[in-house]
Order: sequence, then structure tokens, then C-alpha cells
Amino acid sequence: MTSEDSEDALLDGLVRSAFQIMGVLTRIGAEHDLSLTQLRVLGILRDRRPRMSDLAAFLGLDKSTLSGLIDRAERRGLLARGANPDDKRVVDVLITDAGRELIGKLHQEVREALAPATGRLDAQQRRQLADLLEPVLTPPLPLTPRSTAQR
Amino acid sequence: MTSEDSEDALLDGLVRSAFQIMGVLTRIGAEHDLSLTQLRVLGILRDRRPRMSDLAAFLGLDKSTLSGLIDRAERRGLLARGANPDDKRVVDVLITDAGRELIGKLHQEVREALAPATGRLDAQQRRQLADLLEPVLTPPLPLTPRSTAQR
DNA sequence: TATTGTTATACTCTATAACTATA
DNA sequence: TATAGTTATAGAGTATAACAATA
Repeated sequence: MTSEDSEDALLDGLVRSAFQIMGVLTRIGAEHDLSLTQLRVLGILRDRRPRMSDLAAFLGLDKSTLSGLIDRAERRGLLARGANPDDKRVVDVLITDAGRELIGKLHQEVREALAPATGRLDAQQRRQLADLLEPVLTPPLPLTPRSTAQR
Repeated sequence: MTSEDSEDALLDGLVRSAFQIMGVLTRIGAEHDLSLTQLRVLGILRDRRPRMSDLAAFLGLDKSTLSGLIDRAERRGLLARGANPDDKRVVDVLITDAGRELIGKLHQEVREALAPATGRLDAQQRRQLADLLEPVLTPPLPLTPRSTAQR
């Protein structure tokens, strides 16, 4: 059945590309002593200030795991814990200037590392690929969920 | 510049889809006490019998890391170490029947878990997406490199 | 001497369980 | 009571360095 074939071919391509992308992110992160998860957290924090529990849920991690992760990154000055004015139990996570600078640099390195691969498509094909990917993607963590205030 | 824009949009989509796919693989692996890397190894071993060093290099892992990984999977009976007739230093890695059965089941689970996402495209779009992905992908480990004998 | 793989060691990532503080 | 987060603990994943066997 051609519908199943297309499903399998796509699955294979998505999985292979995922491992390829993860390999690049892991390597570049490691060159700066950042785990894949820490790299991801910094990327998320660029335009968000989530609470610990929301961030843990989005990452699919236990809250205790996130505590340690945030500890280590905070010790390095890449991010900080902040009080939440509405609920004293809550801890917000925010990026520091140093963290922002680092993730900006790494983003550029990732772009350069993947340029040979993405460059095998022309601009129109890249746009088409991005467009086809869009419906497949899970929505990201909402931007600055604090300002949407609904808790 | 529109060429840079398409590059950035594609990068974002690829990275997001990578995390999404990895999340699914990690979750389904964990439900069967398999790490992401072990899942990947079983997938690779389905139609290959690589030596330790080639497998480590392909995975981007140190050989010592792979030793431990293979140890744990071997203890569970999912794969085995085999002698290499051409070079007594070399250890080949091969999947067992139990490992093959397990990875087959997980493959099916992954397919089902991602069906809602990939199903948001019709068959033609899925084929198109897979085709556009192809040039971006790194070549996989060669099939049964032992039979291609060139060492 | 160089290569292949294993072992010893150490640190990070991860989850579970028990705990504290706040709601 | 329930929720948010931390800490203690333990296992897996990872790399580095030292090692044994083979080439």
C-alpha cells in the first residue's frame, strides 16, 4: 500500500535526521561543556522565563532531574533562579547575559555545522522542506507564559 | 536575505523535529528499559554485523563507552559478541533473535506514536517530505560490511 | 610500534522516594 | 491535603587513562 510506504520512508528519514541533528548538537554542546539538555534549556530560555515545573514537563524530565540540571548551569552563571511574585513556592528560571551570549554563539556554530547538509537544497527547497515539517511539529513552550497569566 | 531566512527556518524545523522524535524514541525505549543509544544500536544491528570500533565511530562514542553499552545489552540477551575470523583483536557485534524481536516491536510502537503527527500530511506530502530530507541526510553505516570485505 | 578492545575511575544525567515550604 | 521544589540515593551513559592481546 503506497500510503504505508510513504509513512515508513518518512519515518526513516525523520529518525535519521533526528540522530544527525542530535549528533551535531551533542558535539557542539560538549565542546563547551554543555549537555544536550542544557543546550536545549538555554535555547528555550532565550525568550521565556518558565517555572521549574513547566520546564520539566516540557522537557519530559522529573522535577528532581531539572533541579540538578539547573544547579549546574546556575553555578556556571549561565542562568539564574528567580522568585515568582504570585506564588512563593514557585521558582522561575531565567537566562543570564553570559548564558545568552553562549547560546547565541552555539546557535551560530550549529548553523555552520549543518550548512553543508542544508546547502544541498536550494532556497526554495529549504522553504518547502520547512513548510512540510511544520504540520508534523509539536507546539513549543509558549513564549513568556508568565505574562499570559492564567494560574 | 531570503536564502538566509530559509536556512534559519529549516534549521529551526529540523531541530524541533529532532527533539520531538528523540522524545518519542526515548519514551518508548524507556518503557522497555532501553536507552536511546541501545535502541539505536539494535536498529543498526538489524541488518549489520559491525566490529566494535566501527560501531563506536558511527555512533560518535568512545570505544570504552561502547564496551559498557554492549555489556549491558548482552547481559539481557539482546545482542552478542562474535569473533572475527580475519583479525583476532576484533570483536563483531550481532543481534540475537530476542533482540530482533524486541526492536521489531519497538519500531511498530514508534510508528504508531508518530502516526498522529505524520498523518497531518497526505501520502503525497509525506513522500515529498521524505524526498526533501534525503539529500540532507548523512549516509548510514554500510550494510553487512563484513561481506564487502575490504580490510 | 600501532591497533582493538576492556577495565578502572570519575562525573553527568536520570528517576524514585522522602522531605520542606507554601497554598 | 495538594503542589512546588530540593535533597539523598542509586543506576546508566559518558570520556580519559592505563592496560592486555594481537597485528
